[in-house]
Amino acid sequence: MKARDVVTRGRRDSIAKDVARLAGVSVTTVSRVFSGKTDVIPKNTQDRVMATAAVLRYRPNFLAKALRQGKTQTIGLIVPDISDAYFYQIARGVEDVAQTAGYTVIFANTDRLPEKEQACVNLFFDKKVDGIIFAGGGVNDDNHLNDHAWEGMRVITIGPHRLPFSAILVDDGAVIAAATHHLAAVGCRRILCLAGKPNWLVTQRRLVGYRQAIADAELDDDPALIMFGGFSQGSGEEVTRAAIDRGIEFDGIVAFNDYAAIGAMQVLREEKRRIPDEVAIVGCDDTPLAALIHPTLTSIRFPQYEFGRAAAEMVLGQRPDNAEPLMFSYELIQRESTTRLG
Amino acid sequence: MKARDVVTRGRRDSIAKDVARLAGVSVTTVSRVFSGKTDVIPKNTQDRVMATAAVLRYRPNFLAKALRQGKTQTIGLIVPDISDAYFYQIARGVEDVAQTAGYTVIFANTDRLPEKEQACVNLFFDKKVDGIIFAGGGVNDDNHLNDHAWEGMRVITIGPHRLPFSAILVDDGAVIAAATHHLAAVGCRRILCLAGKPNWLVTQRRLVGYRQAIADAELDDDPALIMFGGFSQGSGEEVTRAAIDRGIEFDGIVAFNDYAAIGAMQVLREEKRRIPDEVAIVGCDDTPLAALIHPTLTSIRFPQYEFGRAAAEMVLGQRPDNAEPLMFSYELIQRESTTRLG
DNA sequence: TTGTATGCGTTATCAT
DNA sequence: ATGATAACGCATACAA
Repeated sequence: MKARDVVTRGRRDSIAKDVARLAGVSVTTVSRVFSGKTDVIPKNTQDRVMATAAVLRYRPNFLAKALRQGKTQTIGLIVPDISDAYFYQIARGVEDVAQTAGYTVIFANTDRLPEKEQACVNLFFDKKVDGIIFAGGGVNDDNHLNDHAWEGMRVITIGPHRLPFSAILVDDGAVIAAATHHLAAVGCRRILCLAGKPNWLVTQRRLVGYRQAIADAELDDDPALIMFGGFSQGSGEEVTRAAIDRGIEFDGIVAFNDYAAIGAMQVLREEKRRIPDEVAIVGCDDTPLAALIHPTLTSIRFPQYEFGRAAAEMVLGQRPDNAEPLMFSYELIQRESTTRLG
Repeated sequence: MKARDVVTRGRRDSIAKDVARLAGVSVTTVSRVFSGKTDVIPKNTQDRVMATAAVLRYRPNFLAKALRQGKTQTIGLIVPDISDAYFYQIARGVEDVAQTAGYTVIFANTDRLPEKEQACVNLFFDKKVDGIIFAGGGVNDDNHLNDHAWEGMRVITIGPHRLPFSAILVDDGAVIAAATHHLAAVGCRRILCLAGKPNWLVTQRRLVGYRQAIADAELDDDPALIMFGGFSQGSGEEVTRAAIDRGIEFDGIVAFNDYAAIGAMQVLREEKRRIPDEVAIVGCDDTPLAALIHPTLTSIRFPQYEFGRAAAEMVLGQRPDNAEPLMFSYELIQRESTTRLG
């Protein structure tokens, strides 16, 4: 059988009391040594405690400590989908900071479903996390979150939300305005907009930028050019196909996310429409895919990893979390999908 | 008196005692109702308790319960890097199962560094996780893990390890043998092998398959064709570049990971060597990139998401974890990088 | 400088 | 069918 089945005899972990007895001190002293309240304890007492603790392989019980202190050294991370490049980079940033600080990260996927969001928040509260990082923009109807009793919980949102918490943001309107202007600059007049779902806040904010740019650049302002959908490749395909089927004409595409852009590229390829000459296209997030797909995809880059780091630092109190949002910048990375030769 | 009984201005969470008093029962009864030990409790008592609990917004304290029962409803997930497609798919599988069961997943990135691996394991033990899922193969010198006192901890490994625990595996030798034979079938004679680091167990197992296939297919058996490196795109580039600089000739590449394969493709492009006509190439993991890069990359597909689900189910006891490893199958997905026309 | 006693909120044991 | 009470392992106020 397996090694762990063999030693069934009751070898429980040793506890502070054991160390105390063997070292000839009280549990209080052990506690003090392990809590770093070492300023009042003589060096040799410390050493004796640590030595016997090592012998007994003593490790303080986090649960007991947490129950007593009301702090779990745990950060809760809520993402729509850890498989999405935008979010796994955030996750990596959060965990790097947490690990360095001796904290632990619990994460959960919501698929942007209100039921799951609510369930995750409840679970994280029940588990007494020290802070929650809510990644991914919110939705219009966010009563499932607004009804929650948030007091006492430190929350950081990444992306637009209507919750009264510290936020990490980019200027979503400006982002899409920049992308749209870029398409205009390479000669596009009718720009198909692959937006997210209509009730997503990020969709609403970005649409403002799209419309603004359309007006500024005096491009065709046709409501039919705005297509609502999800942030998956499949959704991008579906929506692009629908636009074509409806006979909507377009010579450029701005997608609010790279996966949707890639779906669109797939359909254009099937339809034998040349990129970028017949249709130029720009995505968002600058996922690793953007630089590898053919043709390579122009995209807006955000520092997702830094979002994650910053959020974790705010939770840990290593960085001030002010009332005003922490704004990050963006960068348009031009690639083949918008580079028209001659 | 105890701040507990006084309603200090701060709205603390309500606890079992509050519910008990208001419902006119004892905490024991409240506990029983919330623990589902409802068979001895009359329906109307149950209802009364649940009703007052709802009024007080009572939620049982996980920490106290965990301290008492020694179970945290938490799964620890250890991955080399959550940003790697192989691992974020596993992570998604683990979390889906966990979330459904009301469990929580804590994760940590190790970058395959022994120090980090050890630190994570220690931290997870300290946090009293109910089980650890160790994803990503182990290394030769794994004393940092073998020295650990594992008794009482349920551990599932995904990928080759030398730890005495339930394992989820594919036949690594067969995988690479299949890839190598595929290259042979399209006409390759000198196959460059982009292996991982020499001390990785997965590297060793897969090299057996490579050598076997080389022998079986009577291909050039040149030790110089075996290049050791990491599983990143950068490493793939570096190693391929080195092979070319050393004047090593090859007409095929088998990479033990897609990222390395993509790095190789990058270098081949710079060197103007046509894929697949001059060099055919096959990767491993069938990451989303494989189907999108140009030319599309032949790769071996594993059911990573199912690895994650299965591992979580084993930890939760929903699936038997036998002494013998749980073997999963693989599938070679042929794409342009090995499809020679004519 | 060190120790004693109590509480954190729950579950389990033993009564009734 | 229900309750009183003792753990779970630690941190802290208060003593000494």
